[in-house]
Amino acid sequence: MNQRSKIRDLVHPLQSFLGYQLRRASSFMQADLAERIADLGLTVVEASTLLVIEANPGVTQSAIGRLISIKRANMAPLAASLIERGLISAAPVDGRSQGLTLTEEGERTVDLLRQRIAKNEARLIRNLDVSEVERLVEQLNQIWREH
Amino acid sequence: MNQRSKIRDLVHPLQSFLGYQLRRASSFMQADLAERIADLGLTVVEASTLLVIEANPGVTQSAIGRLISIKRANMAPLAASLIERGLISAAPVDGRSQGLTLTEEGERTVDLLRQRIAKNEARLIRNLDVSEVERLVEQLNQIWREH
DNA sequence: TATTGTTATACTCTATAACTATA
DNA sequence: TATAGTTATAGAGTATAACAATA
Repeated sequence: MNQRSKIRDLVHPLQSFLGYQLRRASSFMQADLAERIADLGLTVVEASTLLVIEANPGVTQSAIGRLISIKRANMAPLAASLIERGLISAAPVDGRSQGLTLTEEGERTVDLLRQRIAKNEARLIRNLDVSEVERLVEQLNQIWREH
Repeated sequence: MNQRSKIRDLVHPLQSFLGYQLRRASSFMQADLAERIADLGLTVVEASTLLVIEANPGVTQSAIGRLISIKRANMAPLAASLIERGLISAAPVDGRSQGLTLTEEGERTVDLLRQRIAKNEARLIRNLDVSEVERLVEQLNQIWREH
């Protein structure tokens, strides 16, 4: 008896849970995207941060963290690493805050990044009816939006 | 200008990505469930493992890992911890495999666990139309099922 | 007083490599 | 040869606590 037949013989008690399906779908997406951007030297969280900075030039670390739920304590080394790699630059807005902006290299990286994300999204929805994707996004948003 | 108005002033470039919505919805669910079962001394992965063992008495570590995608190397300390806490017991099935089964205490814990998960699921879907939940589960399953 | 940025630290989950023992 | 179990180790992501400097 090989592995595959053993798996099929098992009962899978988690399949019907929405929480479990969310976890599996999310980690599948995360792994796929991580692989697609690995050659850019970026993690998923770093990539998300770059997109937020691009959309909001001059945004501070703290504001980014509030927008996409990254703790201040974790934003500090993340921003420092992006600065060190020349992808973003920091300009003082007052005595304690720094406005973050993409460098030219950062903008080039984001252009590549957007292409990789588009392929990631296409991969995710290739088994879904296109007309239902927008509703799916809205349903997922309703799950966590107000909290 | 306070924090909330600052957040509203920012552009959120990730909102329309299915991958991002999956990540946020999944991590919201995970955090909610983790909180609900913390008093049982269980993590989400430990809880998942207990449910698989309950549904498949005598299952081996490796088979559990294949079913819910946990690496053998990570199953070992996980199973050892559940045994040490008296929630499962191991009986040799051959010279190298051990069949895992819930102890009586493990069964009592799973009974409580099921109630907590039910509340977690109810929380997740409280903003959704009930008739659409089943389809949502199926759509999520389609995203990762074949890989 | 509240906020920004920072450092230190720890936990969860996941991943690979390497090893022993058994099928 | 392949599989089961184990150990060591590392990388992501996330969490809290505490601190200095500034608003």
